[in-house]
Amino acid sequence: MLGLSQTTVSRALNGYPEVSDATRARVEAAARKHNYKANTRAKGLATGRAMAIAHVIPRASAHEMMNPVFADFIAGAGEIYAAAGYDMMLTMVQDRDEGRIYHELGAKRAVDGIIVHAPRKDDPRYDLLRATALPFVVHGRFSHVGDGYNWVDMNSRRAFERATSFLLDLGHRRIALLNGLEDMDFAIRRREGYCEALRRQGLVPAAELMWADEMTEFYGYDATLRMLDLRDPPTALLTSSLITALGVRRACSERGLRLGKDFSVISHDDDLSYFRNGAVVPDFTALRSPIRDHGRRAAAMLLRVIADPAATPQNELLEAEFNVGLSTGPAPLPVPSTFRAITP
Amino acid sequence: MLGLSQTTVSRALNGYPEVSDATRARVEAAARKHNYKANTRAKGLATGRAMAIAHVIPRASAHEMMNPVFADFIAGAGEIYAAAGYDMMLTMVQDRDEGRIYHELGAKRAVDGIIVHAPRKDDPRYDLLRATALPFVVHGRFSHVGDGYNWVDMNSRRAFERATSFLLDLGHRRIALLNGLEDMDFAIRRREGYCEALRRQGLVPAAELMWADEMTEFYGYDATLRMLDLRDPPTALLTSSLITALGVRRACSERGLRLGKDFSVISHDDDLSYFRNGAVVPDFTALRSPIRDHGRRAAAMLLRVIADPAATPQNELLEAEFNVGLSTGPAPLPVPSTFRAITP
DNA sequence: CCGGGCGGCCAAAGCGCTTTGACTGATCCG
DNA sequence: CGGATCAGTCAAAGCGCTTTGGCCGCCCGG
Repeated sequence: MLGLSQTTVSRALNGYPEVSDATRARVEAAARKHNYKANTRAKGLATGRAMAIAHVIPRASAHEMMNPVFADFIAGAGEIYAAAGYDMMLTMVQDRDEGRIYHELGAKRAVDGIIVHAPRKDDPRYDLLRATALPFVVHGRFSHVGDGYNWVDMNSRRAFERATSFLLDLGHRRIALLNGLEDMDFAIRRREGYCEALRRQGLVPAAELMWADEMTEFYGYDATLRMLDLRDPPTALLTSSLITALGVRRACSERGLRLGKDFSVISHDDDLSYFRNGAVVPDFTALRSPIRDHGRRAAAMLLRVIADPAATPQNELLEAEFNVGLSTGPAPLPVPSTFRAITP
Repeated sequence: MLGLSQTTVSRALNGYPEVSDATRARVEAAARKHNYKANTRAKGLATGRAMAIAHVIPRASAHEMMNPVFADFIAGAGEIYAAAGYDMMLTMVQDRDEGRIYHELGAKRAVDGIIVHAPRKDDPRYDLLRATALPFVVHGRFSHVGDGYNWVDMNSRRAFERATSFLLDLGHRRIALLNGLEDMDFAIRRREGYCEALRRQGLVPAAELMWADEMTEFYGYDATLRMLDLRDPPTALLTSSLITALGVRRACSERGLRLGKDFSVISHDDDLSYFRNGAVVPDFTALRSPIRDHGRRAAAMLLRVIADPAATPQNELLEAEFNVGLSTGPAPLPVPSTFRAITP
């Protein structure tokens, strides 16, 4: 149309210097006018770069709970991709198909890199990913291998240790943990932090106070009620999810316990966009680690790795904020056992 | 490697008949052995089909609330794509970029079709989508145009009309509605259903009982408390989201109102995988319309449209289930006004 | 015994781009 | 004034596939 060669048009549109400004302007105007955009597939074929990133999300029923977290993580990652001109490809995968999926992603060359979600204990994916030539970044860590790969993770251990110590300092001695499923790497680290803090105070973690399940509201409700029925119930509790904390609050309210007075709760808070923890003063004292920010960081890291594949593995360990809200307070004075015996 | 032409290998791998069984077996074996998969980009270039679907998700802050719903919808759609060999491309987009995005998707030819999320009142996207040549399916409906496009939606109007009638039949007369933001098409339909049921009973919808906001837990809590403070408070309430219903429950509990006895609640329930409504007997009486199933249906519809672009527009209107749970009961007897005046 | 039909395979064109290498005319410098 | 330099452009190759059209040899029927 413009009487120019393909070469010139290509150079003009891709910002190469060997095109005169006048020509470039003409080309750009024409492209805009006719809504021309280089065909992604052809471009990818020619350049060898797909300009797309794959997110592989395990869809085993046991991990459905991860969904709300994925949504925010992906929103964060999406921001980075959009700014860099990358597309995001999403693959939901059944556990048993995982091996095949990673192989295919590598072979089909439809993406330039992979973000790996929800690493589990003894996760087989590490080897699978190594086998593909594609760069990858893990959100979380593989517990069974070193740091020889790229990851972004929060310091779960430190966070839960800190929160537990906070409760200990308030005088609590019976502190419960409502953890997520412990085949997830992050859940294991959280428990370690919790146990560590207790041990440093000379306390032994009590089996009846340590729970692990999908982080639903009902789980928080149910587990709390059961523990309140123990002979020696907890006076405080840590939970791995704000949703679960809602269940805890419901259970307490049902038993007439005031949060922050009669019973203390610290929650982990992924800062999900649609599930905020109070406004100015948070309802819940919480460890906050914005999952959307994790998404941004992981995406940015992956793009860096793609740009420089020879770089040494990158690791980002993020510390959680600790925000004191209304759900924690000093341990209530011990109730005389004679009195306690009377309560149902 | 096998001494065969590209042609033969291609035909063998793609199941064409003009290849002998023996040759095909050899080719397939070699492909497996060397982890060969046709390069997506090259294949796409040659065939003109991208084998990918785009999901465009608006990311305006006002609609963050949609996130949890998207996650499940996408999980459902992903199942269909995986089975059909399609990839899923996700684009988060700021409202103001929407026009550009649809143009680009059309021009770049990186996808074969689009799923459109969260249609709003007077949504400009209808025209934008028409302008691209790509087939699309809307999850929900554009309120301002006819049915001349493909959509999958639940019958929001009918569902809320039915739920409202159910409460009316139980003797409730002051019934509140905690709706979602009313620039969303579905929210408008829900309110219409609610109003319609009231009117059929000769009741006039009361402004102070009709709320619209992002469907958070706090919204449910806060709105309920405010309404309970009214001179003539509601005895029942409809809410557009299970998360909001949790807030309603908290408010009731705080005021000593028992759900299903002193106060009735019906929720809409998207049947989100990580946010279940009770187990055997639902905690909340609810309209259920599984969002994951919507995803499956929309994806399947889009693949049908892609296969037969000339087909007339398809519409799927899904009726919600109505499950009676523990949160509804007969309207409480009116309290003598002398007594009511005493309560704060 | 011969011609037509057919199963099985191949060469080559083409998909829409990027990139290499070369060419041309203008500019600059000694 | 002539050769070197350089900015601006182009033709053509190549990316890894699919698909068209054609070829070859075998088998079958007349």
